[in-house]
Amino acid sequence: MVEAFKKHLAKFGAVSESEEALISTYFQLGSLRKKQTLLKEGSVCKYLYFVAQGCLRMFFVKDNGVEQTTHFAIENWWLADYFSFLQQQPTEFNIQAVEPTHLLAISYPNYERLLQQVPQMEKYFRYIHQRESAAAQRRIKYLYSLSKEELYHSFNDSFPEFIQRVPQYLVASYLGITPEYLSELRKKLFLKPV
Amino acid sequence: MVEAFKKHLAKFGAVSESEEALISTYFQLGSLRKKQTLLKEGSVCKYLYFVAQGCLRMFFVKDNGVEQTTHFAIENWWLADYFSFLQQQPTEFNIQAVEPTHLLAISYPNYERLLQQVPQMEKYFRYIHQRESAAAQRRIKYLYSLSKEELYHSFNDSFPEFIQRVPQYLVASYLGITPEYLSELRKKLFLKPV
DNA sequence: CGGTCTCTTGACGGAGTTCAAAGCTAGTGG
DNA sequence: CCACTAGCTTTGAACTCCGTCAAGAGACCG
Repeated sequence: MVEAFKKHLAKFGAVSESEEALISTYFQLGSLRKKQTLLKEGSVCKYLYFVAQGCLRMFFVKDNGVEQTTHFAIENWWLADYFSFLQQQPTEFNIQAVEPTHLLAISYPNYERLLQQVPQMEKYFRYIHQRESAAAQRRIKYLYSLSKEELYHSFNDSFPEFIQRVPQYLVASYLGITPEYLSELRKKLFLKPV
Repeated sequence: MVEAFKKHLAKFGAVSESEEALISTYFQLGSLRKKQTLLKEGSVCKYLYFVAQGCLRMFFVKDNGVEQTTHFAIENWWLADYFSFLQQQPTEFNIQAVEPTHLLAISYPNYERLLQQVPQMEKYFRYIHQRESAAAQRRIKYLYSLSKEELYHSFNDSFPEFIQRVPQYLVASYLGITPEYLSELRKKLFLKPV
């Protein structure tokens, strides 16, 4: 089992070595090159993904053809279209590697089995989903309260390293603005630095 | 323990009568009149609320003074500001009854104790939060992909009974539009019915 | 019935999009 | 290691969705 995941598990409660070995049998390892696709709209989201190293993004394609990024996942984050995963129904999302990425994947049947076999994992995933719900609430608050310009500044302030890591058009895609407008905002920021 | 919650619990896995009795000791019952406040911004969200009957809304106040509703909770839904609840830190949200409402409440210490005492509840809340995460993903997709007009139509189509149940200005508040613009959209819809 | 909420109407303005085109940058193959 | 090209970023002008403001018309409750 990948070191990063072991550590993450340990953070949320001790797991014995034998349990660790058992848990690891439920997962698969994977590697992706930059821009490689992990999930394609129309197919079923068969796995829950844990990013050990690298960066994924989830996006959908709008009516006008523009790719709208809804989630990024970097080290120690889980990613999946939960609706598609839980119902095992076709997804409207795509998942793609932003950088070369190493990940763990667990299939839906294995997810269910693992939760049954290792009760400790119920607690782990309760934590994970609880935290996701909390994050989603904040996210929704931001989306409602901030203008696009404020969203950009808040994103800049909250994730300065991340801005370096991904190209601008992906930042624009995540913020829900056009690359043209992002460019305008950057110019403004550059002209009048605080 | 309130009948509605019993049934909801049972849906996610059998619970014996003695467990049921034990579980019920962790909860408090409450009733609210219309417009009565349950959580006030600046205070800590001390409880997780389960709506047995009625309707709650969660909202925050924007810089311009407008109340922005982010969540409604009707029968069988849980509501809380998870960030405030989990960290026991001051919230930026308010929770208020839209209708006369009956609810169950569980405090943070009791929540933790309950999860420890009754492992079955780990599974229950894993389900709950998992479902919330899935719902949040769809919500975010809607917010990014639809214009305000499309948001209104989609809300109308998805929750026709709900539209009857709450006043228009709350619908506008939830959609993130002004009552004036909602009025314009309604007129348009009325003038050219499909 | 009188007053306070709620909903509607219309004029105007601004944040952010669209379209078109040019300038940059980085990866690729020769 | 350089040159070429495709993809990324910037500019600017025209346009649109939706918010703001102001005022009037209903509707509900004491």
